[in-house]
Amino acid sequence: MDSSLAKPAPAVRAEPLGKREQTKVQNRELILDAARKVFAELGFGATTVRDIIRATPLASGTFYNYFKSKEEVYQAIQDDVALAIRPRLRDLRKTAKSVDEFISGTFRTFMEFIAEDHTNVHAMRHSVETTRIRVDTPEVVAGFEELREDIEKAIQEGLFPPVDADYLMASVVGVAFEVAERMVLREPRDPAAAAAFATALFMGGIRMLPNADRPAAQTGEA
Amino acid sequence: MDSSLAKPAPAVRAEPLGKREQTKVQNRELILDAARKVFAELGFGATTVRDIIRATPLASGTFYNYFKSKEEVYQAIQDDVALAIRPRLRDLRKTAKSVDEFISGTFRTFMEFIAEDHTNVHAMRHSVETTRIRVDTPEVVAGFEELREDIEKAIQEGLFPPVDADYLMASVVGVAFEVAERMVLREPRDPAAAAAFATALFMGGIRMLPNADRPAAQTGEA
DNA sequence: ATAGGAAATTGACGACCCGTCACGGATCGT
DNA sequence: ACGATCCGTGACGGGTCGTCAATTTCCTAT
Repeated sequence: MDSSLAKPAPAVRAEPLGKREQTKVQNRELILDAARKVFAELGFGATTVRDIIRATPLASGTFYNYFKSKEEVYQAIQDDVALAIRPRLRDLRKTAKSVDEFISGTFRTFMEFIAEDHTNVHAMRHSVETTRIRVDTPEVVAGFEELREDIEKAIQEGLFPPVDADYLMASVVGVAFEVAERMVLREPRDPAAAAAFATALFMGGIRMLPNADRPAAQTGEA
Repeated sequence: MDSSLAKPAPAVRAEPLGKREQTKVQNRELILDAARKVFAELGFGATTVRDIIRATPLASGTFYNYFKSKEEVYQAIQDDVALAIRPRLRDLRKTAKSVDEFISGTFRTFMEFIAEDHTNVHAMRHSVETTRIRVDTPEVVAGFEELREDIEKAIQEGLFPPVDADYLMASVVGVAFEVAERMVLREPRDPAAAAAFATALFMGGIRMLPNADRPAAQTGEA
């Protein structure tokens, strides 16, 4: 239950930056931090640009020096997430020696990341809103295509059978997001179990799925 | 209330509605039609309530006699879709005699519906917007839970192994939506192939997936 | 060290959207 | 035919949007 604010720590190396560049970076982070907070509080739909700048010491006009709209802010936040998880996934799949390693590694990495970093995901899925949102930024889309390329490469190497890589990628993405969403609602949160489920499904279909020990994991909503 | 007599009762489809109720229904449909058009044109995010009423002969105040917000209009539209597809899915699964029938029927019905009725789905996913939206109305959620209940029932009847019904439902939903989205982008549109892919995945995992004959399925020409 | 210039911040502004509500015309029951 | 009721209407106060001229802050060349 770490409720501590995740301070992104903008690479505090030496600071040969001029004051200009410095406050530029600082203001951008100021806006992003405020946006993360407000999005989580009000949900994306109800949030206005004014709400965000009101949560900073800046003036309204300054916002537009950094972003064109609240959509762009949201994209920047999502890009940060994508940039954080993509290297992990890529490295993992690069060293995969079998289909099982490839698939299970992908799901496990993804589920663990979501389980830890639920702050960013929380903004994505706000309980107040019935309308869910998913932003496919260039960075996120690149992550998807990276997956498809890795699948195609695996096919060429004979690791995978020659399946429809596009549909398979879509299936992985769909299961990953949808199952992850249910996972974070359960108590205790168990990314390993969620990953195991998804992996079994892809490795052997329904028949290979692990049995559900518990009678009902979580039916009614609290 | 029956009109004792002397009520002309126009033979048109047994509509003994008063003028009041009649225009009420008419106005509602007027707004919904306009909304479908505008959503498809501008995307959900960019659409305003004013845009919708401007596309009708009504005044702005009238809108709020029928809906509270554009979100509510969108929900009504989605509910119509859910109400159209749910009976199909339910009937199908009720008569399923095996896991294969259950799963393949679900995917085939869903894919065919999406392939036909892409107008409503088109509003859901507008190319102009990078931010995708999915509204889980009570009606849509009910459809999901219906699926979960059917899975649980199938488990009790010994049709399915005792898997985690919640995660399995989530997986079906995730694959269905994500693959369907790719399907409508391909030319020619082939719901049967998409359903076959998804079914094979669930029945036997990756190893059972049909081989991809074509190297690149999409973007032939045009 | 300082002056001139570039860059960034500020907040006010016109345009627009939101949801409400008093008004008045259309429709209902009798 | 006649009140009572319903409901469409459009203007209104409050708020947001994106812009921009004025001003402050920082940089650089002398």
